[in-house]
Amino acid sequence: MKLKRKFFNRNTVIVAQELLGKYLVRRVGGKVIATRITETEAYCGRNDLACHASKGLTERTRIMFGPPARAYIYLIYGMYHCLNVVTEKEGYPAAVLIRGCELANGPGKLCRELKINKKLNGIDLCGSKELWFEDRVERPAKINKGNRIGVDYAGKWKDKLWRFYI
DNA sequence: ACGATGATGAAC
DNA sequence: TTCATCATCGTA
Repeated sequence: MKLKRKFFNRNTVIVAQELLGKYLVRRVGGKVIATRITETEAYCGRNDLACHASKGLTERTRIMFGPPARAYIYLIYGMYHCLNVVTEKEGYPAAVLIRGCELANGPGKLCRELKINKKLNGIDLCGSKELWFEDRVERPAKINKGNRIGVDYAGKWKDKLWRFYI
């Protein structure tokens, strides 16, 4: 069953944890790939110095300021893409980074495997036939927590335990 | 430990 | 227009 917008229109830290165990589904051409999400990170608003939206509303970050459940995708280190899903009400810039799944263990590899790139930036993950999230019946897993990766510049925000994995 | 590789935002 | 930085990965 597809996750609805309501699921994403909530506190980002909650959404990041509840996305664990859900399925990311990608259709490219006639092929459908579904893979279970194993690692996420929460990026929470303008005050969070690790969040791109701490720079304010720019061309890049405007997707995060938009309505929940849209894809925020950007190029990182000149060669990899990262997939995020926008959370919280429109106007509040926050998102969950999908860091890993059963098919691939890092955000860059995940996007490479699923053929996710900036062409999908901004799409509605509730209305898309190319990329969406699904809930499948299964036992809830134990959630581990840690610090977010690669954000040592973010002052006190770098120590937030906003990375979740199973 | 480090280089690949290019978009982004801030400074000038 | 230039410059430092970067939510990574593969090779060493």
